[in-house]
Amino acid sequence: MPGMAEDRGVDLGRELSTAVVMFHEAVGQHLGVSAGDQRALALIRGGPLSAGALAKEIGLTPGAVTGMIDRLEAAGLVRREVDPNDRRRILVGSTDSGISAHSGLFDELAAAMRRMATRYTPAEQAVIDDYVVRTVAILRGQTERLTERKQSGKR
Amino acid sequence: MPGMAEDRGVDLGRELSTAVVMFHEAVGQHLGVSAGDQRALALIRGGPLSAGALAKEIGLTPGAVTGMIDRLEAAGLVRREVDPNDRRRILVGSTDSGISAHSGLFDELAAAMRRMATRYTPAEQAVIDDYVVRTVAILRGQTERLTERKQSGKR
DNA sequence: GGATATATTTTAGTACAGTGAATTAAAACA
DNA sequence: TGTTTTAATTCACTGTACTAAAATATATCC
Repeated sequence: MPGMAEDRGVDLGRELSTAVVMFHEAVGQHLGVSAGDQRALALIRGGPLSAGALAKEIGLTPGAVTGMIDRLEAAGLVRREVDPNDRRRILVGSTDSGISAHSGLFDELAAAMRRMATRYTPAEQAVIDDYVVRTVAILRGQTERLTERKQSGKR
Repeated sequence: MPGMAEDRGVDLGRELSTAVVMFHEAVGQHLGVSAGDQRALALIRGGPLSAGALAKEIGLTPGAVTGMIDRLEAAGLVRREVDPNDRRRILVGSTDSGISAHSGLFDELAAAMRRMATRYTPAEQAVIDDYVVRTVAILRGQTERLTERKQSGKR
């Protein structure tokens, strides 16, 4: 039943999704980084990763990951370091300049988001936070569902 | 000042952004449609568009758009129709099966979102809706900012 | 310590989406 | 009606990211 009142949240969600994706693409173009590479960057942001771990995480062959790291390194966004515990491994981590280049683009957005947050009472902000946290959880679950379905379909 | 309490909204926003993008990518892979083509699909969803309008909107050459429509058409997601008013033009519109294929993937997500919405009182839902609407507006504005900056940088 | 296994890189080849220019068809204009 | 403009497609080419497999370097295991 499209158009029902309770679907307003869904439609809003779709709009939000589109807006997020378009912003993301704009950031990528601005940094000169492809959409695929950005996924890697997001992972690396969470902490240094070995090339192999990265390959596994994003579903590419080791050779492809080498090229990807090359690109990101050339752009000054990440840095290779030899793993002291296992010198075959490299650890890929964010560079300071990479973080700030990225953050720089987000600064205005972050400022606008903070400004907006002041519109709400603490209680309202708590509701919003709760909503966002739950939405993230749902999205992650649904992403996993799709990914798994696809993988099982492939084999 | 990273880590401050008022940045919680920003960090949550980043997580939400990543989750949305990853979900979007999963949907694209599932439909066998590249990320770029999905932008076109989103535009077409809003109503039939001529090939030229599509080219202008997504910043590709007419030749590239022809190929893109070919791909989407081969996937059964869109349909070409000759514009009755100007027979040089074609209008690209969503197919029923394209809509349902797409919606199908979103159905579970939509259901989960609706289920989550029931957790909130009407007043809380109003706050959330307001938040989402404002966030979308901010994202669109920031996207435009980045896009313009990039274009001016290019010339 | 030497054989085997593992991590990354390198290399050669492939696939594909993009550009720019030529082509075809229809509309607009004078 | 004939010329010019506009819309989409086709064509030849290019750039780039990918895979698979070989090469290199280090770790692990008897």
